[in-house]
Amino acid sequence: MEMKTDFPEALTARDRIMKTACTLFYREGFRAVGIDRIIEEASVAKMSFYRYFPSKSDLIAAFLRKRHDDWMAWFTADVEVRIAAERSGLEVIAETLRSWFRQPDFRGCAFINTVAETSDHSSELARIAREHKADLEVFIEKLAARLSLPAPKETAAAAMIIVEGAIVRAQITGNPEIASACKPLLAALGAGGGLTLSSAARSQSR
Amino acid sequence: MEMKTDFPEALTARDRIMKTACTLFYREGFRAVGIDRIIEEASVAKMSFYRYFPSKSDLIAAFLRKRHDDWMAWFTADVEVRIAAERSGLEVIAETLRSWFRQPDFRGCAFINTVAETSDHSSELARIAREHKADLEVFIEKLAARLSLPAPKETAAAAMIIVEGAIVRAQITGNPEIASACKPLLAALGAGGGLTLSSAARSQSR
DNA sequence: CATAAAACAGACAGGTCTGTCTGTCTTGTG
DNA sequence: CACAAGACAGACAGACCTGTCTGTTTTATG
Repeated sequence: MEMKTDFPEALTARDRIMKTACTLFYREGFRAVGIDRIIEEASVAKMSFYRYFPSKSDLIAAFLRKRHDDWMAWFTADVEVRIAAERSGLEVIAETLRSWFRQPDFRGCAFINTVAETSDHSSELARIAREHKADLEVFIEKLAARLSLPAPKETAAAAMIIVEGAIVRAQITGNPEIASACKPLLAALGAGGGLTLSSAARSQSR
Repeated sequence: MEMKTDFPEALTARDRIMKTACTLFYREGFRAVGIDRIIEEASVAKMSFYRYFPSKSDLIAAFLRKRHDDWMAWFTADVEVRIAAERSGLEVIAETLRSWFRQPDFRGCAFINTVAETSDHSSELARIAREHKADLEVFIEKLAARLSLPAPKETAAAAMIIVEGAIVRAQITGNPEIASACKPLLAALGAGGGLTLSSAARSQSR
């Protein structure tokens, strides 16, 4: 059972390790994947591995950082394209999510999954995951501001709940079309219907 | 470092195993907790363990089933009490969630975490997790119907996104007060603001 | 071509994992 | 009391885990 992946010979040992780690860690979770397996599938010597990554934790952290860079680049670009094309509101995020959910290897958010696998809230991995989510929230907040939505900060906080929820629902049910159900929720955030915390507080104090 | 928990001697070996497993599996995830540790902390002989649970997977499944029973009983009862007292809408769920998030040992939803730790979508554990979520959705749907909300099914589907999102946000940020941000979202589901898929489709076809 | 860095191959140590097995002790019941 | 079932204690096997170490081969560069 030869499982070795064939890489273009141009890829360095380090790159093969990263590529293999990204695939396996995302697909099976970092606890389920051992160093030996990454070394095997990346066709790399053990000492080459430990030259670049002093410990498994370092590789996991590197995986998460790369995943953050790649995913954010893809996500923001896809949203921007749709905003420019459709000239609509935050609900374009639902379409971007849908195309993510439809990818055959989709298995939820790597950062949510990492937190689920990590009990220590103060660990490096948990910190990276929190920063990823904070960055995503900032992106949505700036987007909301650019769309002239009221209370961008509160709107982004509400959007984060909807986005995380859609991701988890898609992962658990295995149905990418859950994106359809989250679209009206995101659309309503910009409709001034009083969906954010601040507007709710305002109407409550009346 | 004596970590053994003292149990009332009345508890049987099986009950001590279950109690220990529930605590450790929820707190650290089932992959991080070994059989030896459960046996140690439950003060049980290894053969007593394997008498009741032929394999670790059987214990994990038993844990999830018990967690489902306990959590659903608590959740539905808490929601019902608030509904009766406040005579309000689906947003009472936010208050129930808040009191869950505030528990010091809160570490997200055991079923979401289990799915995150499981790569095989067809495994027994994944099945139990899906059933748990399906049961929760049915409860919300019936609640929506009882509250005379339009399109209870679509409303429940939307509420599930918000609930899952709030859970994940609370887990990652560590801030229980995220419940405040999800409250107006849940409230809006009953306000006829066109937040469900069916109503959105209706307004789109106009 | 020569030299040095990088990569490969694989043995090895020490620990942990699940699951099996043997033997002793306790407890409940006729 | 006698006997059987349940529980405890702990050794053990075999697999897998991370990380170290020793060599040999390839590759890049002066």
